[in-house]
Order: sequence, then C-alpha cells, then structure tokens
Amino acid sequence: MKMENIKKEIIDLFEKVLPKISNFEFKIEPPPKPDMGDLTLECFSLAKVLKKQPEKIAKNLSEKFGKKIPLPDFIDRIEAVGPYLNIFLEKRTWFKVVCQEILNRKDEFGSGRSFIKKNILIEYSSPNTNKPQHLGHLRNNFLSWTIANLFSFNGAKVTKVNLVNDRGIHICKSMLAYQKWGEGKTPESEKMKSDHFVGRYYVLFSEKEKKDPGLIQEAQNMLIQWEEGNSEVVALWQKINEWGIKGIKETYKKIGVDFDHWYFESDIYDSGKKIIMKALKKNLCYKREDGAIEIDLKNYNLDKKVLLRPNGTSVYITQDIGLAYLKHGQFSPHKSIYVVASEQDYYFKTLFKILEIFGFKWVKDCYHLSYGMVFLPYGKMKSREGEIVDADEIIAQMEQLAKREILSRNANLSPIEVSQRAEIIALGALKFFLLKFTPEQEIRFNPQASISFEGDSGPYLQYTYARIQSILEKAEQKEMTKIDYAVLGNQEEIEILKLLFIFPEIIKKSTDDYNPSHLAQYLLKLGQKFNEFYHQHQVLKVNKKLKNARLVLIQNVAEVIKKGLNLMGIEVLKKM
RNA sequence: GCCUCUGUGGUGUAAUGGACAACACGACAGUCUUCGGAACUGUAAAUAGGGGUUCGAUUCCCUUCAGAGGCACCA
Repeated sequence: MKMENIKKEIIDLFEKVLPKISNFEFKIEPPPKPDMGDLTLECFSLAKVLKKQPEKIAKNLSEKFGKKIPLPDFIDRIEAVGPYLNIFLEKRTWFKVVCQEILNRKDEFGSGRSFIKKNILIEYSSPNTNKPQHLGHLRNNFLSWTIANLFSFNGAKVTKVNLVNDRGIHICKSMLAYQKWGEGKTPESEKMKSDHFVGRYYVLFSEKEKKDPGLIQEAQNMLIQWEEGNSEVVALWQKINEWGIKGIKETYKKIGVDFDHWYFESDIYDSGKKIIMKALKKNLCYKREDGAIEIDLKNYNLDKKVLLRPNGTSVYITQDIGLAYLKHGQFSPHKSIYVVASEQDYYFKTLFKILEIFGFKWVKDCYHLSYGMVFLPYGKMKSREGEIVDADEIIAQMEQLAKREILSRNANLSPIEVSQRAEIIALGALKFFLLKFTPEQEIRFNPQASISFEGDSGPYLQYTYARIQSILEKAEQKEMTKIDYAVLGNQEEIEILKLLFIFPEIIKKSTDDYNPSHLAQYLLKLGQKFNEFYHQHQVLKVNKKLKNARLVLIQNVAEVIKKGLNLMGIEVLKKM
C-alpha cells in the first residue's frame, strides 16, 4: 500500500456506503487532538448535500462500518463524535507504510508531480548596481529561492532570472560622486568589497546634495550624456557598474542563490517601444498634446499611466512591457512569477492590466508574488540616509555570534571547523527567520532581538538533526529491513508518524500558496515532537526489536528535517 | 484627498468557515550522575471596538479606531 492511497481508500469506502453524490470533495484531515483519532471527516458539508443532520450522518456511517461493512485492514475503528467521524488507523500498517516510503524514496520523499514538464519562470532580486544588498533583498532572495526549489520538487522546470537595475539617475549619483571625490581610489586600494565601495559614493552624494542642491542637475546631465553614448561617461559607468555587480555576485555566492539568466536594464530599457507604438496605432493608448504616450485605466479603477515621455524616451514600465514580451517568447512559461515587495502592488496591477489591454493573453500566467516589507524599529529602510541593515554586515555579525556559541560548547575545535559550522548556523538562523513569516506579513526587524539560535529557529532544527545523527552514529549496527513496526505506538511516536504522513501535503500547500512558512512551521512542529519523544523514551537502551524500529523512525525524522531545510536553502550539520 | 494591505497573550508569530485558538521569546516554578540543555515539563497570559451573514466567524461583509504602503514623465 502506498501512503497517498490511504486517504483515497477511505474516500472510496465512504462513497460505497453513501448515496451517490456528484462532485463532492471529501475533506479528510487530521483532527486537532490526539485522542480524536488519526483522521477526521467533518460531516457539515456532507449534511448540506444530503440534507440530513451532520450528527445523524456521522452516527449512521459509524454504525454501518461497525456491523454491515467490514473495515479494511489498515483501519482500526471509526467513531462518531457529534458531527465528526473520527478514523483510527491500524498503527502497525500505518507506521510501516509511512516509514517504508521514506526509506525507499529518501530525499525524493514528499516530492510531487503537479508541475511536471511545466516551465516556471521566476524573476527576483533585481539589485541596483549603485549600492550593496540590504535585508529586504535577503528576504526576496530567500523567499524566491525556496519557491523555486518547491516548484522543482513538484516536477517543474524552473528558470531563475535576474533583472539588474544598472542604469538611471541613481547610478549616475554614485558615478558623479566618484568622479568628483573618488581621487582614483579603487576597491582594491581601499580593501573594500566592491559593491560597498560603490555604495559609499552613493551615500556621499546624498550628503553633499544636502548642501549643494545643484548636484542633482549635474547627475541628470550625466544621465543624458550616458544615453547619448558619451564615451567618457560610458567608461565611468562601466567601471562603477562592474564593481557593483562583482560585489553583489559575491553576496549571492555567500548566501547560496544563483540565476539561470541575467537581464540588464541597460540592454533592454528600450524594448517596449515597438509594442507601445503598435498599440498606439490600434488606439489602445493615445498621444497627449505634449507628445507623451499615455494610457487611461480609469475604467479599471486605476489611474492614467505614461508609457513614453514627450521626447520619446522610455520610462520604467516601457521596459517591463518589453521584458514581459521577451520572456514569454524566450521561455513560454506556464507561470511567470515576479517576486517584488508589496510597495509595488499597484504598479503590477497596472502593468498586467496594460498587457491585457494590449491583447497579450499570456498575461493570465503572470503572477506578482508580493511580500511584506522589512522594517527596522525606526521605520522604512532608507539606503540613502545610511539607515540600512546591510546584508553582508548582518551575515558577518551572525557568524560571530554563532562562533561564540560553538566555542562555548566545543572549546577545542579547529578554527576552520568553527568557521564552517558558524557559516551554516548563521545562515540557517537568518534564512529561517525570514522564511517563517507568511510572505504577505511585514517584518519588523530588531537587529538585537530578532534572530536567535533558540526556540523557533533554524538552529533549533539543525540541532535536532545533529542530535538524531549522534544517536544513529552510536547505534553502530542498524537493521533497516525486517522491522517489526508493531512495537511502535506510544503517543509521542504516533505524533511523529502523523507529521511524517502529512509532509507531502505540506510541500504541496507551500508550493500552491507560494508560501514557505507552511513548511517552516511544519518543521518546527516535527522538531518539537521529536524532542518530546526524545525526552520521554530511549532509543538505544531498549530491546533490539524496539531499538531497530525507533532507529528507523528517528532516521526518517532526520531525513524530512534535512529535506525541508534544504528546500529553504538551509544546510544541516552532523555535529554542531 | 483617493486606493490597497495589516490589527491575535507583555513581545514576535501561527492557524483557518468547524471540536477547547497553536508555537516561540520574556516572566514564574521545575527537569540535570541523560542516546548532545541550541533541549524538555508545568503555570499565568490573546483574536482592536461595534454591527451583520452562518448551524458555526479569529477567518467572509459593513463600520469606527490604529498602523503601513501606494496614487511619478524615479527605478
């Protein structure tokens, strides 16, 4: 028997007994409390269809199964409690089915096929090359990375793309500041990470601008020169830009994310013009008196939007219209996901509406994955004023903290070993922290208090994994076949079993909802249930039969924790 | 001004049209010659206020209050 068939067979059973009802979806879920059984059918929705009282339906069903109809082997008993029908599974079979499946499928356990052979395109990160990444980018990167992994795990062919913001007035600010006050310094000469070096001039510009408001005009002139292809300005741009991108790529490497395809705004900023001119011919948009091309979306509860400036140059949405078209042609995605913070909700509504009006039917496959902003205790992150939580900085700080923790436990560890573990633990803590919130939720980040290595944290799960590994290592001889699952069945073991059983559903839900926090919350629960078990029961100092069965069970817990964390881009450690 | 989103114990979060609202931090009280205490056990503590829909609402609708974001020829 396969795990996924357990629910199916139960539904078949009910369908045999009940009068024929078409298109009814049976909801069979685990009940809230252990003593209520292993799975529950609520009879309210059934009551509506059958036009009977839910209590009576439950009672009738339970009585029929007791007498007239024999239960299959894997069901122990079925009880009616008020309007609920509680199903108690036969434990030996249940343990066997679940444990065998995890043993057989290993790290494929939980994977699905719902997106098999589908192309999923995910655009994320979108850095500016004038400054380093901050905490908000980290949330974006980790969220996207996990979503991409989840889709792959469900069979999709995922393409990750990055649209680099490498042109525009903000870039010119860094460029101008460097030209004026850079004195020919380089990241090498200053021994700085190159994106931080560039960011320094962006901050410098803001400072100088306060005293000299004329600077912004100079920056704007520089932008015009850049667009005209002035060789000196272009050379400066290339230099600054390379530094920015180099440093940002180092951060990506550090945090373990990557991309299959890069787009640069400097290449594609004109790419929507043709589409807009075509639309103009079809009267889908119009030319204003001053020559700007505009579209009126008032009929759709949106505002007017300029698509091209009076002088014919592109605005931001010009490029996004072009890029959407380009991506569709290049990848023909089943879903095209844009991971962008919620401050741009309105913008994406506008973009998608324009694409729809322009007649692109594939816009229905475009999806803005919106996530809440990351705030500091004192408000929105403003990189111009230096009030940022810099990504590299916070990772470095967390690594220091992790090192201290490790050394307090293992004073004799080699420095290399300490750093390696510290990196995995620090990133684990940071990633898990940012992923345990549902994406829509804003995060108020308190640098001192937010991230911990205890409680509902990444390191808690890493620790649980390491603890299991430690037991497995001490077990020496492990019997993984011929397990007698009948010896398992105490409450803590059953709680673990229930959670292992629903792992595939959690994966599916996390994917379908674009919400890794389901997975994060699930893993915490699994870790807790294991630790409760651990404190109440022995694994090694029991008779051989029981020991072998428990070893399989806890090994499976470790396998699922590892898989779940890996999907979130978090590594595990055998020792920590 | 207009639009959108969010209000859950002291704090940070979870759940979801269904059985008693879950977890963590903090507080208090414990576990400690143990297979790793980055752990576990227990106690106190919450669905912003008011209406409505429903057999049933923390969840859906309206409203008041509070907070955030947006309404660029910036990207």
